[in-house]
Amino acid sequence: MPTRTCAESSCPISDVLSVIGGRWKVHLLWYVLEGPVRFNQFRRKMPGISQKMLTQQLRELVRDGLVARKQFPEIPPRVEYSMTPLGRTLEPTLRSIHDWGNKHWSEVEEARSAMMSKA
Amino acid sequence: MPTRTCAESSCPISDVLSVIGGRWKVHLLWYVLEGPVRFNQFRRKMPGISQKMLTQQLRELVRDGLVARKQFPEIPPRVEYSMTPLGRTLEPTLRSIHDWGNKHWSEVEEARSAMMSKA
DNA sequence: CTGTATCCGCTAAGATACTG
DNA sequence: CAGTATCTTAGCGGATACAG
Repeated sequence: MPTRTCAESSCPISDVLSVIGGRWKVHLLWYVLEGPVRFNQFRRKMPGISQKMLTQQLRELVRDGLVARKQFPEIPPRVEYSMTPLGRTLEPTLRSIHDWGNKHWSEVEEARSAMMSKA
Repeated sequence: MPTRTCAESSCPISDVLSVIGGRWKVHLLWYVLEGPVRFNQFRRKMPGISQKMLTQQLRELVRDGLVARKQFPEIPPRVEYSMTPLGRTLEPTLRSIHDWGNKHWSEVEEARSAMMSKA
């Protein structure tokens, strides 16, 4: 596999970022990896996200085929979000991101504070 | 390893996003993975990025210890950016992102156009 | 409970000009 | 060549109110 450079159009990296980029999607995907999640479960687990952003990001994940939305005809209404087969193919990537944070975050913090003391 | 949920503070995913998040950093890292890169080489390879963003993102990558900046005392000046050992630990993650795009992007496009025709 | 709709501040990001 | 400095702008994302 040639080590090519990603510039702009038709670049795999841009493609992936258009799907999992932004502040929330990786979190949402990571969470839904465990199993079906309801709307307000997301909100409880992620106090930082606004309702609007949650709706918006979920819809985009559904549109891109990573997450499935299932609505139950009940009162009160219930909606569950779950991983699609395509979404599951992202699991190793998500796990890689998560694990890198666990393993190497302290080194980043060291680097940062080292820079602070220099400047 | 427990499958925990990432909420907000001291979450590995947030940590990683704070380091490689944004529109450009993954591209920059992917490029510099091949070997030392000079400032204007980045610009040529990534026509979309502005000078300001390039400077800013590179500085953050340096600050976070992923990229090293080496300045040569020459005229005209030369500066090379390269991966640090810490940066290299990100290689599998970067590769995972890149490869997922290569393998699965067409499926995302299919999902998107399927949604378009429905709506 | 699961969303829509509207308003709005803030900051990420582009354009341009200038410097060592 | 490798950046700074300054100004401007688009849109991300939050707050709030309302709806099925």
